[in-house]
Amino acid sequence: MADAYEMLFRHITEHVPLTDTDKELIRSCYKLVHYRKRQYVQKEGEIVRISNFVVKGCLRSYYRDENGFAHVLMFAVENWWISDLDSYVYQTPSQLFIDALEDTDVLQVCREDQEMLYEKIPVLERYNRLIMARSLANIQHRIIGNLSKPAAERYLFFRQKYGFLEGRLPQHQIASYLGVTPEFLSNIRKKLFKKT
Amino acid sequence: MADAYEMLFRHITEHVPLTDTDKELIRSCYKLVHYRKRQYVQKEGEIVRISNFVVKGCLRSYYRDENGFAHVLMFAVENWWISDLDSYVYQTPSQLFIDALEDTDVLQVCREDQEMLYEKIPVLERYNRLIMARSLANIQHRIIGNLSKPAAERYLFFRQKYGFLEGRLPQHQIASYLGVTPEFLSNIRKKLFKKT
DNA sequence: CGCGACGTTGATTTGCCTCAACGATTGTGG
DNA sequence: CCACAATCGTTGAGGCAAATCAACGTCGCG
Repeated sequence: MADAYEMLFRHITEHVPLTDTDKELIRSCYKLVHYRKRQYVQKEGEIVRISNFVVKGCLRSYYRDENGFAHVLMFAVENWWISDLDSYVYQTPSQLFIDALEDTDVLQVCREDQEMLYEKIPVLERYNRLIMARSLANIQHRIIGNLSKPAAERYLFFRQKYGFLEGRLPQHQIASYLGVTPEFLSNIRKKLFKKT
Repeated sequence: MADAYEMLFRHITEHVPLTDTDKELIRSCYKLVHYRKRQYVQKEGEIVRISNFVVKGCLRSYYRDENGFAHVLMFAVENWWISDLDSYVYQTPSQLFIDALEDTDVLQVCREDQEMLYEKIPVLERYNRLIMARSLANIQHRIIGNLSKPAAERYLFFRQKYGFLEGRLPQHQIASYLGVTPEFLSNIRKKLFKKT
């Protein structure tokens, strides 16, 4: 299996070029960390200083409401970045939890090192700009769906876009991501697959 | 009143420094365009090549569903950027309309010029990265609200964050942004302000 | 084995929508 | 300057999508 750092380099170089010395510098700033299933990567209230790049496994970020119910903001599997950007950017206490849905390996970099990397390796600015533009485009779709589509359509859209995650994720996590109860998603599925 | 380009420069230099020659180059790429109230900036189906920086007035982007109903993705007043990132990034036909809610002045730059500017003025990469990080942080909040809060709370949150837009925007536009019908928002307001 | 996590099903409730009607305000042309 | 049409906000009656609550079956795992 590929080395963790090689996965990161491959992902970056799909967008911008890196020299060998760039890679060495990056390697020295990113730490490989392992999380067991159900383990927390970060909790509500903390001020986020870390970005996570998933090498293997699956993380999720979620908001816990006043009644204790979880609402999934995003999942992150191999080659995805995940953190609480709101807390990371504004350095305010996080409202989100991040935890592991599977045993997971991540590469972590802290804010200060990341800033230093931007200075030393300017193409990383572009890499990050491109990644974020893509994220914004995707999240824009999600907002539109939440505003204008019933749950059944949102579910079909999710399958079409992230179908490879079905079977890997528990169904009630998908329900939470879609903004419905597990019972209702079950109901939707029954109706959808009745006539096939 | 401030010159349009000066507004743009001021916004950029709040994040990164610009030299005078940088400014000249930028000035040569951005065109000042005026839109009358109700005029379209962009329509569904087009492949977006343009970014808009609002100098004066107010634009909105929205999705029109299969029944013809509009769902507001965002508003943009002075010093905001607006475009359809999904179409802009992936160069696919846009699903969004953008139009003017007031008589509006915008500075426009096309993709090719913007790419050229990134090459010639690398700090713009950082500027854009920072702008997008902020957008992502904000939109993340909106998703959380849509998933976990009833409409009344979302409305209060909107007022707290964008209160300065109330009175400037028609109420039914805010309803659309929040994902409820105008009638229901009216209802919410009645209940909220009954006891004050 | 036994317990907790997961999915399903059904009965009831509720947040929000639909549709229709009605003032108030704005603006536009005669 | 008035008449008329849009546009906008409000109110109310009835309806639907999705939530809540509760019970039950299955599976994987310590």
